[in-house]
Amino acid sequence: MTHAGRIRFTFSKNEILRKKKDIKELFENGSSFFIHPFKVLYLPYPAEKHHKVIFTVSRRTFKRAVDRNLVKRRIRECYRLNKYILQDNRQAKLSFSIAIIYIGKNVPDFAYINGKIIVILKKLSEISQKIS
RNA sequence: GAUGCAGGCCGUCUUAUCGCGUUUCGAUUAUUCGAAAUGAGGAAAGUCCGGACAACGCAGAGCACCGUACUUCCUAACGGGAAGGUCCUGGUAAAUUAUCGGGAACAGCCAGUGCCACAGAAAAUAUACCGCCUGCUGUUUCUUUAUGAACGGGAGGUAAGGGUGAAAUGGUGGGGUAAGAGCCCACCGGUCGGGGAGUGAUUUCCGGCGCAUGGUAAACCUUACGGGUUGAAAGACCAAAUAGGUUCUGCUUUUUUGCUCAGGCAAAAAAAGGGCUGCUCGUCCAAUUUCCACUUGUGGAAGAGUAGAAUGGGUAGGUCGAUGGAUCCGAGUGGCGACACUCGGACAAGAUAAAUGAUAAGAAUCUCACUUCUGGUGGGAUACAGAAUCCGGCUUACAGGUCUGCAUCUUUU
Repeated sequence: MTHAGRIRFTFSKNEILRKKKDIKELFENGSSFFIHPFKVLYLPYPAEKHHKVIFTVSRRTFKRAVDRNLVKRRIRECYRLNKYILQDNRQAKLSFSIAIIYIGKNVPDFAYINGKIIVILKKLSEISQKIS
């Protein structure tokens, strides 16, 4: 790949969905689908620089903060490494608010999450194309 | 050397690639890029105590409520810690002492009230079931015909003995007695008074008192001491858009007709500006009121409507609070110690739907299996756990390593 078109695997603060109002809107009005062990909520809005993501792991399934953090960090890492799949479609003039909710019971390993996240992002990409 | 117990300390490391938070610097510019530095714990946990800090409240005293409870000390404070005392208890020596540990909700039940299951005669102003003893009396039998013996009845005296119970009215021994009893005596225990030691809990010595009056205060209660309430979602500040409030300025608040003595009433048209679609047209909504002056249709004031500007409160959001402190490290001095003081040095996370990570390779440690056994090969494991305003404690969790002390066993000298 050329230097200009080089994929950057960054993931900064601005790509996290962090405003309470936006999160509320996403959970009230967003569409959803399941890809085990994840539930995905998404809501399109006019294009901005980034998609906005939030990762959620239930406190009920993982009582200890260490486990919750570990799962969230692994999911975030997978998203960071694979988000180019979704960003290819940015000329569609749409961005998404996305919530990725882990509903499994055990702590999964990296490779397993990675595969699932790729599937999720491909599906979102398709949805994006359909809407535009 | 091994095992056990107690206490202290540590609690994986290295490299590569890709990332994240904060700070500084440099670009670019109005949000990005680059570089450098830095970035979880001994418990960050439980949120059980105590403080700092903040807001609110507050004349003083008492009651109520809550907490604490051997003593002295440490501390900002504590329900924490240190040292000491008393009682209970384990080991060792050994013989009721010494030493090394462990435990105690360790103030007060002759201030008052309550409660004490079952069993037992009796569980609290003591009591007589069995037993023991002494009179009286009935029967039987023997007999020396006085009386004695056995078996009953009833009266009295007995807390020695039995039995019950978690607990039975000081214990052991002796005297004493009809039988018994602190009735008397010795020792032990208790209690009261005094002297000595100690800051004190307490201890020790001497003397008096035979010393009826249980247990329970994680029962009410009494005594002493302490406690204002709410918590960082506290609290302080900045503040977009929209809709209100206030102030200033501009514009509009008009005309005609009819009825009426007048006050006024009715009708028609117009109307600043606004809505419906960005413009035009069209359509709809729209204050149109009151007072004063005179030259009697003009002027002025207030009110109403509307446009613009300024401004106050305040929402989303943001900043501070918020990381330099009862701080950490080292040395010295004082103290048995907890700890205090002095000097020198160091700044060491600051997130906010919440950074401190992921992947790969290797190393280290432990462990299991196999083996050709100074070792090698392969597999597995590397705990408990993630800052959230900050400190001091307590409690709980924890693979493995390491140090110190004590005990036991073994080996060598």
